[in-house]
Amino acid sequence: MRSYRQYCGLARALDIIGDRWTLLIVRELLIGELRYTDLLEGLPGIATNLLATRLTELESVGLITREVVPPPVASTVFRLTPRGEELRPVVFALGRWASPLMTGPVRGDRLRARWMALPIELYLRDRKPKARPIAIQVMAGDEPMVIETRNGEVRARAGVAAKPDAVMTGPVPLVLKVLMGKASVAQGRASGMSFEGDQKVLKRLTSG
Amino acid sequence: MRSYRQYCGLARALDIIGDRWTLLIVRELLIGELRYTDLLEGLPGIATNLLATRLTELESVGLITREVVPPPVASTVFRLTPRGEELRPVVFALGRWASPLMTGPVRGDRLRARWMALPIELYLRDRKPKARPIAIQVMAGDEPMVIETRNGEVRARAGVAAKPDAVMTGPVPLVLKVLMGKASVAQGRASGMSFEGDQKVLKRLTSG
DNA sequence: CAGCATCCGCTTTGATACTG
DNA sequence: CAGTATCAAAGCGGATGCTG
Repeated sequence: MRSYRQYCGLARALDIIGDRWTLLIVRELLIGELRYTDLLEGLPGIATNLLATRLTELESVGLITREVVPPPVASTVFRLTPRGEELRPVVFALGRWASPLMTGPVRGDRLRARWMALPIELYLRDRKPKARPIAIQVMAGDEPMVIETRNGEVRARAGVAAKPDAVMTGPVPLVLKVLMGKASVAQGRASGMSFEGDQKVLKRLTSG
Repeated sequence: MRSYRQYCGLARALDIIGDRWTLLIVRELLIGELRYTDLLEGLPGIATNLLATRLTELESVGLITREVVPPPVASTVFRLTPRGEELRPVVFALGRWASPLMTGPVRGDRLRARWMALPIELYLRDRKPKARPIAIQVMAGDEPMVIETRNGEVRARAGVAAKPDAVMTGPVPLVLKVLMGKASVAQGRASGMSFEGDQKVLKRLTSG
């Protein structure tokens, strides 16, 4: 955590979250609270000692908290503090800037279903915020995800919905393409995606 | 420029602009085009070989251009490409996040007048966009700066204005405090700032 | 002088093995 | 599960040298 020692907001920010892996840890925790091993799983490539170091640093600057759940669960849960949550616009700005580059995975790219959460919240909007809440179950990649609307907001989280209005199944990049409106459901189906349920719920989140 | 190899927008962005010093170089060029030695001056602490490396990398990924001005000027000018300019929201998001930390320089902090440009454009707004354009000359730190309005936008740049509506003189952090509305002109004066000219032009940019 | 390139010591990161 | 420990490799900072 070497400082630039510049009286400049950007430099100050980078002093805190500019180190390698730091913002990716924040990304994981923006999607939801996690345990140490979940973080390791969601950050393929990170060395375990480096994750431990980063978590200690992030805790010491007040961006995350570490809660030790007592037995019988016996586990540690990492969460963002409110100050850490305030990094959401930063992560979104970076994600939006990178979106032209997201044309498809290149050879060697790792992939996690949970990484769809941020683009979903960034690009989908509930066009009928007053209508009843909806849920779309996404079965793609290593982990089931749910897209839900709640008082006008679109949220994505890991897990399953009790009675989803639709279920999408297929490879992560393809499902993401359809969600982002870069491909229609019909095109998705032609490429190996399955969509069961009411297509209107998807339309409600995507179309202008 | 080691890649995270993750199919995720944030990771892709950090692959490109996540290296040390890279975003600070972008900051300098967001304020205005610069020569190599100007960049060195505006990035205290960077090693000259590292600057050269970063400039080559930034050019190769299409974020900056290098224009060699022929003799008798004989100089190289670095500029952001449109794609590089698109990083402005990213830099602003980071700056906004860091603003609670900008309470004052700490011991050892370097300071450049030009670094005021981004907070000025981030926090000031022209409340009377239809009125005649105004200019405030800021004499602080190592370099004169001008705050100008142009069709409703507030822009800050290095240089001098022909006939400024006001001239502010004093230490950079103090001038910045007054510009950000964290201190009044009267309080600024009491601390060693001078303000000559029409105080209404400042009011037009700051007050709600 | 502007714009680098080289060298060298130090710090950070990565890979893997190991532990309570 | 949640980390340490160890060591090699890469990156960075500072000084200095080169070239048109």
